Amino acid sequence: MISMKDIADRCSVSVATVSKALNNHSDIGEETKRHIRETAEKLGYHPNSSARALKTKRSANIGVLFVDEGRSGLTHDYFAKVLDSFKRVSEVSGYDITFINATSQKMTYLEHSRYRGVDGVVIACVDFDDRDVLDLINSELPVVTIDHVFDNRISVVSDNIGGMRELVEYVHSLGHERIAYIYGDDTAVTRNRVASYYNALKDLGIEADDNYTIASAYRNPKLAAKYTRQLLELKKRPTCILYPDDYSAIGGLNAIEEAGLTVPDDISVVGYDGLYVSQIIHPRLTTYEQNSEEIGRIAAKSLIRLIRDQKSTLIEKILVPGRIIEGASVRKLN
Amino acid sequence: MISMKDIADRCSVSVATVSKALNNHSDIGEETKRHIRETAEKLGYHPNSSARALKTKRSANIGVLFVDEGRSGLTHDYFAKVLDSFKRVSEVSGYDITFINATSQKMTYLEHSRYRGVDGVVIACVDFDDRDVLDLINSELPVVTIDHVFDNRISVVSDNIGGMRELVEYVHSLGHERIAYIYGDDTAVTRNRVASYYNALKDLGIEADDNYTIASAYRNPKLAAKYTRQLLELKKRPTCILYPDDYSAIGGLNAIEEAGLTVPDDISVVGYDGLYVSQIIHPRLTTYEQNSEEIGRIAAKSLIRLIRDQKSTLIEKILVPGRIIEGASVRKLN
DNA sequence: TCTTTTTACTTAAACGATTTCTATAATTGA
DNA sequence: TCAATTATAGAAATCGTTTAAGTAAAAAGA
Repeated sequence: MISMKDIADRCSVSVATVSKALNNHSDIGEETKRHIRETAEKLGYHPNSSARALKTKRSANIGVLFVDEGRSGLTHDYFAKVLDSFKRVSEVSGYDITFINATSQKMTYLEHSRYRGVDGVVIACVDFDDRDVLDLINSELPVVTIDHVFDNRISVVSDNIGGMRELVEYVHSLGHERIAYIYGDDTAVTRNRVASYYNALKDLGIEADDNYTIASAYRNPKLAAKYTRQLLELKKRPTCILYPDDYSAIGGLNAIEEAGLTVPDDISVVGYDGLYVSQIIHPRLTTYEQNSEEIGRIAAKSLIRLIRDQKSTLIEKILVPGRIIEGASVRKLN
Repeated sequence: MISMKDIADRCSVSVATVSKALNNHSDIGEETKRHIRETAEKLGYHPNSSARALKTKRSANIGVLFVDEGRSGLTHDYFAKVLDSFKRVSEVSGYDITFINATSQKMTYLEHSRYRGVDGVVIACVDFDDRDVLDLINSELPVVTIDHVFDNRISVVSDNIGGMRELVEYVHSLGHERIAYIYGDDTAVTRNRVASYYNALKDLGIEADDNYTIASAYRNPKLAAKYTRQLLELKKRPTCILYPDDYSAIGGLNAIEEAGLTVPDDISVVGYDGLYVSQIIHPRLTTYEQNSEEIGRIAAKSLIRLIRDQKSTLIEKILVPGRIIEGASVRKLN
């Protein structure tokens, strides 16, 4: 490996001069800088990130902490999209990402973050009550949280409240009044969505039917199918069912078809997430697409800003709206 | 941050002793070791990975290089599963992972790898002819490749040849003889599958029909639908169509249904990959599930073995078989 | 011309660990 | 009892980089 020492020797200057030349300090002559840079280029020099990090306390590395209900990790569609976007933006700014996990060497999240010397951490997590997560959030590290708001941190959240309201208002505008909602695991996200569902109904002057709201789980088509059958058996069957996510909606679709009914003619179905697959199945799902790309992008930009300028805004809540994808799974009632 | 210096002071010993005690060297007394370890524990000491890496040239970090046809990155289902598995196994062994990209600071893959001082690299890539990829493969770094074989490296490959043959033989065993194959982008993986398709047909005594093989793309349901329609228009229509992946198969399903035909009654459909979604749609897709979990696991184990014991096997090809998932999209012909 | 300022570098310490070599004390052997 | 061995620990160098402080020469000011 080529080090600054090699360049220094070759250029007959000191290592310090090489360092300053490459970092464009003002106390090095232009001619010297040029020569050093050219030599560095010619020798194929690249800095050693460990040495630099050791000295400067900056690693150009961002920690990513993600734990979801099902420990699905990278295979979680929504998170994968958010992370992919986060990663792209970070990379352009010269940051690499490191996954923070509690597995390795029995370190807590915070310990792992310090061990790797990450410059900041982005947290997308189901369990924000976890002691270790809280320790990280209350640490001195720059932190941005996704889909959860802390009063001392920057957070980027998908507009679940607005999204749910939009969906309810949308199906209502198509004539639906008996709108059921099968919702996901008990998390902050879910609570927001459920509350928004009730509020939207109320504002539309629709009385909520207790039989119409059912606690299910995320990404569990089997369970969703089961509760769908339960809804279908009601004397006063809903005309439209909202699901916690697209997978669950697919489970619902299947249950409905198996019951000999047709979507959307007999009953309407609405997903959530706007996954790629929701738009290639038949019928195309009407769903609420979370802007995962934007969420990742903003989270990265915010975190990097925070890292580079520690004086910048420390507390902020950025709401990222999504949009309804009008598929073919909701029928207009006359 | 607590450093060895702090522990040394607290225990009235030298830093060298602390280092040796924590690393369990034999020239430190048991009592001293115990005391130092307890103090380290009490102070919440954890090593600084940069300092350690700088000195030892080992970072406990593994580089991951992945580039697919569509630059889908982390949102690529198959890769996400492989990587997730790879990551879990690595973490248990104390390794973190770092994505190698060419974006950051105009470094090549190899330069980026050295910059971060990764101990080894796993490569899953579509374009193994890329100059930069080859530089990395021919470097001094421990490398394991996924789904591509190099004669100087360890590779873990999904058994595309076996998989394709199994599928052909399977549908043939159900009575199909007119088996079409819409295949993906031109890559080594694709070439293997196509060759295996032809070989299997030949071995079964079936003459290949040129109209039955069509070059399409991966994860492109629209294109798959288009070619499906093309197949449906043939005078001698195939009874079964194999697709490059599950998404494409879904595109095929739609095209077939739109043509007023039913799967599997009128025509059978076979996917590839065994994605989660393929098993929740209707009809459940008959598909070949690649053992992505195992591939990631083996790749991680092999790479870590290689890193820890540079003398261990340097060249090896590990074939990972998958399995047919019998869905409901293939009909038994009588 | 002599002092002051500026320019352009160099020296040396530091970051936090590891490791080789050295030193001392305790133990063993004869 | 004295030399040789063993056990335990410390000193110091080192990894590659950054940076505060120092220095010499050149330029500017008077």
